[in-house]
Amino acid sequence: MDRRQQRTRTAIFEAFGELLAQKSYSKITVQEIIDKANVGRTTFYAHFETKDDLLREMCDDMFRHVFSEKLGAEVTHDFSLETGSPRAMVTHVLYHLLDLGGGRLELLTGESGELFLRFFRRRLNEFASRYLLPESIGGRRAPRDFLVNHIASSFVGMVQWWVACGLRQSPEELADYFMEAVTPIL
Amino acid sequence: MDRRQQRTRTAIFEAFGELLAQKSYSKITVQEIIDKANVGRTTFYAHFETKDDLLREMCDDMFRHVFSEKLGAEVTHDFSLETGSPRAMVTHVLYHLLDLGGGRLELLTGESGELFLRFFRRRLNEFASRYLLPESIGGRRAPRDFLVNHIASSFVGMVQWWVACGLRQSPEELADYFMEAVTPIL
DNA sequence: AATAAAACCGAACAAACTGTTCCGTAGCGG
DNA sequence: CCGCTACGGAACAGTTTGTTCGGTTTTATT
Repeated sequence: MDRRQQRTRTAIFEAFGELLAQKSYSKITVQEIIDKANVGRTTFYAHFETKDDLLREMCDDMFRHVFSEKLGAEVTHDFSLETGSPRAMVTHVLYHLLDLGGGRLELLTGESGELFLRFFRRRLNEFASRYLLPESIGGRRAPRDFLVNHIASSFVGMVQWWVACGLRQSPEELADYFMEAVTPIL
Repeated sequence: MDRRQQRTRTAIFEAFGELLAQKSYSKITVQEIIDKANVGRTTFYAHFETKDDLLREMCDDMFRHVFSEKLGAEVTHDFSLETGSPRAMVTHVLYHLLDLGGGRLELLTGESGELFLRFFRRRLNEFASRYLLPESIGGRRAPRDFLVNHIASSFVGMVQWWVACGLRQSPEELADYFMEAVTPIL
């Protein structure tokens, strides 16, 4: 990939992120983005079809990272996706959320949070189904996909609460809360 | 209130609702609304400051109804807010959601669902704190507002799932699922 | 070092949408 | 019946969007 493309792409992402921290998505104009990114109008539309497209790609980047196995440079915690207990999985994802940094996480509770949550939710459903909820749920009235959905909703709610509180709890502590609230159905 | 005002107000609400069922909120223009409502441009802005304002008022209407004690004409179920058990409370609210009718409920899972959920969530937190979660939560690690938040998130998630499934379950049945998933922390 | 390909920029553009103003008309309530 | 108020329509300036054009700079390659 051309070095210039990378430069403008990250410049746009960065500018967009800063703007999202300030004001709601719907009130951000393409003009503001390209001004802050110091990029020509034509260039923007060469990279992204529309503002929605930019948002989508940004979310993809974010959440691909959050649900990946590897963490960023400085942060580490011993973990393997294969062998993890549910509690360890939750802790893992929370560390990845923290690792996002740069105010990205605050976007979830900001004025435009709903937009990101749609993407987050989609990933979480898959995650909950694969890693958290056991295959067989004997002796329950509620269907499995109800429970998957329940877990994913709770997870989203927890993260929102966490961010709103100012990330005061450690991932481990938060995972304990979560397990306490959700273990009975696992 | 002037009869004319009522007419235009409901006409606008109705048109707005139909449009919301078709396309996402952000892509709906004031022009479309007033065309469908058959109302002059000036008139629209006499009633609502902006499109966002219209949305807000509509949500207020919706959720004031959902959390009220009384139900609409035909639907009834014996209930009193004072004496209800948590399960009865949940059933009650679900009946009220059904009672919305006219595709209003589908808005929660549509493209613009996130917008409504913000309003819904606000009400639900209050509701969960007042009616569902006991005052004293002895012997727990998780703080009370974490649990309140957890319950509210689960409730929202449940409703979304419900609507997405096509409202196949009865309120009572759904309340059972919910209690099964959430009772352990009550 | 030369060259072809590309990404970039800036300006200008039509089109759409917003929110407001002005004035004449029609319907309401007392 | 009369005054008041909501309504309608048209026109308005101000934004924002997405596109087009020609010209310039950077990149990767030979």
